[in-house]
Amino acid sequence: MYYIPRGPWTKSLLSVCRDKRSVAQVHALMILTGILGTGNNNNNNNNNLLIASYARTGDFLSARCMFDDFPHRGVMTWNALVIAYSRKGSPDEVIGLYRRMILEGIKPDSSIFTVTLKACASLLDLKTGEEIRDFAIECGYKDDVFVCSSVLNLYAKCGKMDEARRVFDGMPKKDLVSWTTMISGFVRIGGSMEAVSIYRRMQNEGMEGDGVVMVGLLQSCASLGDLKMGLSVHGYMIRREFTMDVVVQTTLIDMYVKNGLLTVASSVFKKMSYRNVVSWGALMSGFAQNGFAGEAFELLIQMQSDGFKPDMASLLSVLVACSHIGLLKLGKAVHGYIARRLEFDHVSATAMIDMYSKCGSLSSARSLFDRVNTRDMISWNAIIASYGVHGQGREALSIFLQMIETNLKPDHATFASLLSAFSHSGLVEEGLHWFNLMVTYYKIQPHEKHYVCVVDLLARAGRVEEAHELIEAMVNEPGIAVWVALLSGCRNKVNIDFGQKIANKVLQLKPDDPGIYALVSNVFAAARNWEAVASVRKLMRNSGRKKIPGCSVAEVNGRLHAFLVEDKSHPQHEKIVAMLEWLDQEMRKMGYVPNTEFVLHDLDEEVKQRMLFNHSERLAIAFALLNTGPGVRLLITKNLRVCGDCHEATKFISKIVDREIVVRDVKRFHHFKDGFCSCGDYWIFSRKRRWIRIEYKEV
DNA sequence: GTAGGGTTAG
Repeated sequence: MYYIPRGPWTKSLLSVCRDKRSVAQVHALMILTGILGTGNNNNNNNNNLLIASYARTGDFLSARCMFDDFPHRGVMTWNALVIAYSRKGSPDEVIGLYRRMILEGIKPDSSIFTVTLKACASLLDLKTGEEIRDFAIECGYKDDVFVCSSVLNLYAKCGKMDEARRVFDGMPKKDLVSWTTMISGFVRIGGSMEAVSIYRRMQNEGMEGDGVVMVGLLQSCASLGDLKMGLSVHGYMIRREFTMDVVVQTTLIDMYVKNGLLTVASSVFKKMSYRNVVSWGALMSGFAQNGFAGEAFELLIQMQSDGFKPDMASLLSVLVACSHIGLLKLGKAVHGYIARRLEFDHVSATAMIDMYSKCGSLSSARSLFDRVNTRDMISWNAIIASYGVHGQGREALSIFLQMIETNLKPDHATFASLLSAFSHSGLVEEGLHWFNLMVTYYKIQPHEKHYVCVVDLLARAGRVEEAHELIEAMVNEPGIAVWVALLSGCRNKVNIDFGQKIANKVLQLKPDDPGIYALVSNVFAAARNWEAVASVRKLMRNSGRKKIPGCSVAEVNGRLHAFLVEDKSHPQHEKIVAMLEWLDQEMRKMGYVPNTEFVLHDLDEEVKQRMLFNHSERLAIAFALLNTGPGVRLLITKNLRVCGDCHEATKFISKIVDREIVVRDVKRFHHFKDGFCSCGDYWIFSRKRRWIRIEYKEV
């Protein structure tokens, strides 16, 4: 005996079914009560409901079976299935069903067109999309807001914003979604200015933005680096008591991150009542990108104790952080985790190539690169840059040539890496040759960074006049970086007067960077112009900027040990000093003479020598020697450029202790072995990098 | 219609 309910019970019952089993139970009940399958209008609707319910609960097999067996398929039946496939994210199925539907002579309605156009957009299939758009117009949906918005979205996703604008301007009626589609579309192709101007138009027409619009605006502020506008958008939302959902808040965090306000980003993050992996990831990438590796690692730990599993994006930020401080052990662990638990793609491979290279393991970087099948330009750029910082300019060039063979077109970043590789290896002719081709053949307008490389290359080869001529020939006003490159080239060459002239030029441009003051001061010191040295020091004090203290980190057994200049805080300090004294004696026997030219101050010779002795890289090397077995390769990372005297000393040390010593300074690697350095003594002056802010601590 | 991720000079 069954109790047969009266009234339209199927709809309400099916709508509460959350899984396919309960749908099947209701289905059974419908068969038993005999309300299914006779073909009148009401039953049609029941069938549609069932198909939709099966599809909604993920039972596409049953939905499809019912659909195929159902003799009276109407637009509603097609709708049920097509919308379900669209929700599932199967654009191919959506388009396939659309085509079948046309073949069976059914006229699609507005929602079918909308959903199918969306499918084309997600496949970036412009051709099919336009064909569907044409048919929609034929069916009389030319001015339908939903259809038009979908067409806008299709063009926006395909990056055709000119087309989108044409459609948009022709729309007789615009709703919030169409405005938003335009804003997001422009953001997507990097047209933040246009996005903002569309928003202004929207405001003028009396339309209020919602959360999605705010997201578009905040993204524009992020990519334009327009903090002022970002703050005003944030203020607007607060004034309007806007309910900020997790997406809006996360975008807000990203906006602050991209504008360098990590503290504000953190405080927005802390106030969030609901967070997800993306919000964690946004903040973590902020710290990683800005060189706050320790904070990024802390977030990784916190997010896990909050019950979130790090996903690909957050792990890539972790890799960036590892690259920054040279933490190979964690980088390897992340590599393993990604390989085991997540999909290994060319994006993560690129991050790992960069990580291995920056952690001193060029060979691992290369073998990873060789194993990646789908390489895009960024992967190539990463490996070229790797060879560059390791001082292997010829290998960088040979990889670059291979890249060209694959018909990938090098971009400005490729050339930045390539030219820098030449400059680290002193390949002057190659540098000039490719710089030339970059402009004439590849039609890439040289940026300042490219000039910096070439100027640096010429200046360090002693061709200062040519470098100077190149600067004079620049179309845009040369920035301070170019002059600094010229100046650092003059630093260890003979041209003292010229150097001082450039030093004064640099001072005129009011550097805001203590490293540059140090360089300028060095140039005057080399000329024994102590008066100028004193005035530079005064300028530096007045600018309120302090010289960043040198800090070196040694990796020993996967732990990082950091040393500041003149650091006496390490528990093994006495042993370290004893080691340095022993090394000093051995070095002197071999002919080492301390070169106090690299000490800025006008002091007694003996004091200067003592100061060299306490440079952070020496402390780190001595510590690493004390705590590793014979033959183990040392890896030292330094926050500034390696000092010229330490560079000399390290060559001796590598010979005395018969070890390979790898030193990563702020911009490149030095591989010391058998008394030689891979950089061919092409060491360079560089500027700050944000660094782990520590006294002494194990990371 | 909406959020975080890989390369780039000194």
